[in-house]
Amino acid sequence: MPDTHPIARKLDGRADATRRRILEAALAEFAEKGLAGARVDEIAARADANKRMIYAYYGSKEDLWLSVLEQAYTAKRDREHALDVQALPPRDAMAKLVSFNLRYTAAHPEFVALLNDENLNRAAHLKRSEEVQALYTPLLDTLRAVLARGEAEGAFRRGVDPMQLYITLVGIGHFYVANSHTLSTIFGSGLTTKKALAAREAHCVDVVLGYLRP
Amino acid sequence: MPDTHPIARKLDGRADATRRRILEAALAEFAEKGLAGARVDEIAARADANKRMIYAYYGSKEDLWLSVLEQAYTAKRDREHALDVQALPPRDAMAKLVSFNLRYTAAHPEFVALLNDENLNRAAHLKRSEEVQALYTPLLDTLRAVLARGEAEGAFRRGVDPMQLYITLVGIGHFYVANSHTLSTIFGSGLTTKKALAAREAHCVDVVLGYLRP
Amino acid sequence: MPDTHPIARKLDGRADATRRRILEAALAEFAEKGLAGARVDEIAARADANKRMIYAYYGSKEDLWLSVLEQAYTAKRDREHALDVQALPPRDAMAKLVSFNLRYTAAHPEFVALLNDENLNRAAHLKRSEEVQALYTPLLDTLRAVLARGEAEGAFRRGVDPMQLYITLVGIGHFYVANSHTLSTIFGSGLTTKKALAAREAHCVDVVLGYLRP
Amino acid sequence: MPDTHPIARKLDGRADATRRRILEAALAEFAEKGLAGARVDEIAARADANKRMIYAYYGSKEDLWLSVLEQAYTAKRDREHALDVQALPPRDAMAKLVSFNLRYTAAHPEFVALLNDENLNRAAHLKRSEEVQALYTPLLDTLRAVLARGEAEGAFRRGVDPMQLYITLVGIGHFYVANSHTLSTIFGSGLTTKKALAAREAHCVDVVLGYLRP
DNA sequence: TATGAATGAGCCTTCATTCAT
DNA sequence: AATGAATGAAGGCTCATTCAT
Repeated sequence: MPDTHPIARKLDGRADATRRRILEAALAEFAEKGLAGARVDEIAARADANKRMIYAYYGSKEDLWLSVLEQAYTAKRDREHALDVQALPPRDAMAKLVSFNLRYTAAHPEFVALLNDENLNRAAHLKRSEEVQALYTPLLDTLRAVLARGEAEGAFRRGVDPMQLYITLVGIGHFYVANSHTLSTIFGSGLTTKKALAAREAHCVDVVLGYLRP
Repeated sequence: MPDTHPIARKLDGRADATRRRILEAALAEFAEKGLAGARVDEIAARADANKRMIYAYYGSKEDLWLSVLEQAYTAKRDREHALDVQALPPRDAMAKLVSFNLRYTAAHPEFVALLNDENLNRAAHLKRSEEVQALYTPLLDTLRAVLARGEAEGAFRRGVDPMQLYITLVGIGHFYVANSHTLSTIFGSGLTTKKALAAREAHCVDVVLGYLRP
Repeated sequence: MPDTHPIARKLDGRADATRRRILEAALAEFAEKGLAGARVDEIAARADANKRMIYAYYGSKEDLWLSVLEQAYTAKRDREHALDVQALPPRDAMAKLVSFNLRYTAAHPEFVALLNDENLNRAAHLKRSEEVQALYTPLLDTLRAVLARGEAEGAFRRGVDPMQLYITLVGIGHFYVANSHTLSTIFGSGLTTKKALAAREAHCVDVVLGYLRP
Repeated sequence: MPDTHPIARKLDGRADATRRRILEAALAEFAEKGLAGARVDEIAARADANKRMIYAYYGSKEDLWLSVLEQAYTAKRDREHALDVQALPPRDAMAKLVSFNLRYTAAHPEFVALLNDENLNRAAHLKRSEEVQALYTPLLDTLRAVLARGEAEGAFRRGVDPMQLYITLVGIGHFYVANSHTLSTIFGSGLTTKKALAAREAHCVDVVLGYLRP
């Protein structure tokens, strides 16, 4: 939809491309080293951009961190929303939510890393975000609806708190992925192979559906 | 000069006290700021010790980190072992394990912080530890025995993998505590009040026992 | 293409306006922050001009500084010349010069700031200016003539060096204004109120005329 | 007076020496380039000290600036106080104050430079100093006493404001020295030769004593 | 003429680590 | 065993200046 002036488009395009490259580079660097360990120089190098541009576009390292965080949250929620679990029978819906969360977490270790570091900092940055805070209300509504349908059908037990359940279904996957390195050290095996992940997925679905039985 | 000589002992005593103060100070500092964010100066100040002593006793900041980590793991495993769940009926044993893990995690956010940061670094330090790696074999044995007893009694379903279950029962508590700041931001409520923790504990026990039903 | 061509003139007109806005903005910025402290970005913003224009018109930050300096000197000398003290009786002429200098200095703190900073740099830029160096010869001639008239009338003492006197009459006002902030800190009072300035003016006239008495 | 332990003395001595070298180096660098133009690296190099020490001892570049400023003020006031003008006849006392101020200013261009830059910053740092603010009360008292003696003897005119006079007697010297570079550029001659300074000194004494005549 | 994007050098500050006593 | 002083290598951030359109 080229309704803007061609030159303006080209200029805008270049700036936007730089912004995007910086954001992607920052995501990678932050995920690898954390907020404190990440280096602005390194982000600039990865983005193939001048360091100065980071400050021009994002203000500071911490503001960049928040932008990365917001983008990561939004990306996950978009995907979760696209599952459209409302269209599925309750048990299938629940299984899909569990599976999705484990797979997404496994496929996005950078999201896990960001969350961990942000929690280390007591969510100091996320608290300033207006964007993220509004992201989860619809999700809880969805989960509540699925639980209600399941109860009505007799497929689920009664009295399940949707927030507790959501934290559980995310947590059982997240913890496995987030701590896979220490867990591998302790339990002495590759927990992140495709096979191991499939096994974990099956277990997680089992746990949640097993628990939800009436 | 036998090292049990009274004078040597006295000296050792003073040295040990310094070592211990440093370790405690390091635990606090690392838990608050992470490995990259922690400051050696600050650790020395908290320990009321000279910075040089840290290097004399622990070699480097990273080695100190590993010592702290080992001590944290050992402390938790000691407490977990002292539960003596073997003496309890299977369902009680399992409930106790779940409860303990949640409560311990909630009471020791520094342990959570250490784990998160160590995983961010791909367990680079823990891998060098011989101490910790041997710590968990007996735990898995215990869990396996409880599961077996439960199966034999008809109290538990069959075919449960003890490692998966252990990761799950730790994870549902750990994730809640570790991410309480971001979760509070998102779900907008105090998740770490006494009441909230009791509710979470009940939910976690419910999930595990519900899942284990035959 | 003669440069008086109407179209060229129009273009020049726009360009001149930009040049002028830049010069004014630079004067303000330089006066507030000094040469080293001033920011080219800020000058461009104040001038509502593109930064590139500064370089197109003035070459560099330092060249811009010199242009500002020259303009400030010229402005003051123009006003001083317009006093036309030659037309006054000697004592009135002298009083007027003293008053003018104090008032002008007080009304133009930016001139003071420029001078101070330029002196900090050992007049490195002003030395390159051909414009300014020719500015003061007529002034000294004027002062010399006033002194001669005063001597002849018996109103002034003999043997007064016009340059020394000029430096004195400028200095007693300039120092007061230039150092008003530190002086206020030390002497603990507002030295820049209208009333305080009037008192200083009276004192300065008193000093010069008192000194010049035969 | 070796009443402290020799080792302690040596240690203290080393640290103090470093502190002092930093202060001296900072004075030189600040005087040459101003606060904004001065480079911390350069100060460290001049002091033959590690840059880190500057921050250990003085906190920040701006705090160092204040320390330098305070030391410069104190040094001048100490010298001025040592003149003991109270012991001289009024006209001699006044002449001595004028001479001292001109000579001191000429011999300490760094003091002039500091003052100018501090005024450019609206005395932002000096305002925080408790030390300097108390320095000038005794001076004004002294000047007031000299004026009173002079009036009583019939040597001085009546009604002279001591603060105005002090600012004048300092200003006529200070302005000459502070602006010697631009003045030299304009008036085209070496104003800082020994001979020129002597001539200026005579002029300044003439002006003040001439003004003070009854 | 004018502009938005980009650059590279450099600045203030901090930190883990070592030296000298 | 313990300490205060010192160090060198970055790290986050800024700035005057230039490029491309």
